Amino acid sequence: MRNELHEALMDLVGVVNRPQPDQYLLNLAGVSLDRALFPLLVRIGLRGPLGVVELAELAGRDHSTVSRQVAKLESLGLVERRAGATDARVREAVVTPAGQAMVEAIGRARSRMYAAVLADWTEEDKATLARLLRRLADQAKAWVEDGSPPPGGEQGADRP
Amino acid sequence: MRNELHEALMDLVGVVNRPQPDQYLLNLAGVSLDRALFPLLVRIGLRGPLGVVELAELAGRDHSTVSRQVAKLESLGLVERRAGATDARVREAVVTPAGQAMVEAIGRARSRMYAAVLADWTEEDKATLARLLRRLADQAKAWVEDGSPPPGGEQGADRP
DNA sequence: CGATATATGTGCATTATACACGGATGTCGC
DNA sequence: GCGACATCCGTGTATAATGCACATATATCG
Repeated sequence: MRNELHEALMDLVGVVNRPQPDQYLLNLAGVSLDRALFPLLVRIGLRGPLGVVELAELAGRDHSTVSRQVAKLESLGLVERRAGATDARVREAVVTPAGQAMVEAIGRARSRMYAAVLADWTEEDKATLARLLRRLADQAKAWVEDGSPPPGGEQGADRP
Repeated sequence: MRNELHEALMDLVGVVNRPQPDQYLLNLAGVSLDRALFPLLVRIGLRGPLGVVELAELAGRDHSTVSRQVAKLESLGLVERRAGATDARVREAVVTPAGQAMVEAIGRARSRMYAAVLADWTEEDKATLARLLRRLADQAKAWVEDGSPPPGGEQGADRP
């Protein structure tokens, strides 16, 4: 049923949200990085130059929070800030070579982690799960961004 | 590939971790509850009587954090504490009728939410996703609890 | 040019969280 | 039965994270 899907999803989210996986990845990659900075660095590394507001939306945090954390990443020499190409208001964040190296090390460690967890899965099952999960993620994201606040008659629920 | 699975999973976790779904559910259920208390109440309601330590493990938080949050739930009249049946050290938390009603209201709202998101899915796809997700969740949980920390032998890198 | 909107950063308060410690209870070995 | 050790729980304390309000800079539109 739907309930089983929900429970499986919540259990999985619960595991992913624990500090251990991140910490394990960082240890495996041989780097030391604050747990809150970790997802931001990876996103910047993967999705290219990002402004603070855009990054905040991706991370689901307030832009002020992200602003401070990006400043930390900058002070650590992992990202650089630069003026936006077409908009001087944005100060895009891009990874430095050091940051890129760290992102790649994390990526390699992550591959090993997935390989360990999915060791006994068939290729077909892995592909199927990836496909359905992608579909669910896209639809859930679209639902959150478009559908969820309005139907209840609530106002923006975003930034009034 | 594995990377696609990872990205889909991270996107989905990102959506689930946003405040909007929880807030939407609470609005839809017609209740007002702190976002941090929300998952604890639901777990207590679903998994029967739970001690603080056990609940902390399920939630992936420190027992002291959970202890304070459960106290809040108690002061709100949503859960009750009582001595454990076989162990007087544990003070089991169980939902009150008011808490049970809230859990059920949330459950109904959640069903509607899932129905909206999964409107165009076939029953087969939903069942397949639930099955694979459950399998992944179980294996990931087992991996985190048994395999991940020991093999590296690392322990520091946390609080200097 | 003036009005409004967006991007960013900072001051401030609140909340969440973890670690350390002490008290209470359970378990085990003698 | 009793003492050593483990486990459960709560509290004191410190730190980190987060959000909101506000200020500044730039963009966009009329």
